[in-house]
Amino acid sequence: MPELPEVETIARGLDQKLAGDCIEVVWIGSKPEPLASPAAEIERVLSGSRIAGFRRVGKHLVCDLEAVSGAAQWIIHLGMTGRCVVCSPEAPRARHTHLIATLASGRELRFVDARRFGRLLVLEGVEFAAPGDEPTTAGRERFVQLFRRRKTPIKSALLNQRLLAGVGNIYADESLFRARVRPRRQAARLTRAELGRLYDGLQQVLAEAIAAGGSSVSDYVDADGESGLFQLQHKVYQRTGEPCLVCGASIQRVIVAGRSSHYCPKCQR
DNA sequence: AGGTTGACCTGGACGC
DNA sequence: TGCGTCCAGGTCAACC
Repeated sequence: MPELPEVETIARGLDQKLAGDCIEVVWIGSKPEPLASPAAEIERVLSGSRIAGFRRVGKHLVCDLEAVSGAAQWIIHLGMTGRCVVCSPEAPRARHTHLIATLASGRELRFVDARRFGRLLVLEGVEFAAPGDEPTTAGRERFVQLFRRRKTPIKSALLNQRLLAGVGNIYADESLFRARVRPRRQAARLTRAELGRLYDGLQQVLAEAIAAGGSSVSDYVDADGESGLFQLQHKVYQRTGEPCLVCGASIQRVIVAGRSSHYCPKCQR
């Protein structure tokens, strides 16, 4: 589900709600997929920890902890359908709840994930680092440098988290529309001007989406259970067959890198 | 080594 | 009602 703007929105919400609270008891479900660290290790690190805060790194949520044994981090990747829910202990347990942290404030933080593509892990003594650059802070020159030699379609390169960490299918399509570049174009064949437009388009679309609280395409909700609004501003994503908002041409859908890719055949070249 | 493809999961929408 | 098919915001192992 969540790309950079959605994870940023969730991180801000969780930080506001939970910073300073303490984790008392941890319950972990029986499904192994969401656990990138052993269940016993997650339980040991989280139990008794004080939550210093939440922030976003790439598409990961990072919860900084003051654990019993010292500084630690709880890393949450939401995959496609992962959700972090803050609720009262009386709230009915949703299907696919994989972890419940009971908090000193009397609330619970629950991790719910139907498809189980999400991942939970804990780190002690090492700072979590995303493999790629932050799209919001990488400069224009760095951006150009990352893509200029790639033989892969620009859409694939944008989705490659080892280059930029945080761009997913929605914002790849939306930024390519703003840059007027088709998703199948080979990255190395983009002109400097096109890469520049892509950089600007990506900065704009990410900033606007964060301001709108992210995009809710099916089930994304923020830490308060509220939907985002940016889906109302999508220019191409999931608008197959609808008229381009700039020129009126019919929005096309093709598969690139195994993912649906939406573009305007007239505006994008 | 870089690039491409399918597998991993569940559930919702749609057609018959 | 029910069954089959396709689709979904993400990654990663296994191939070329």
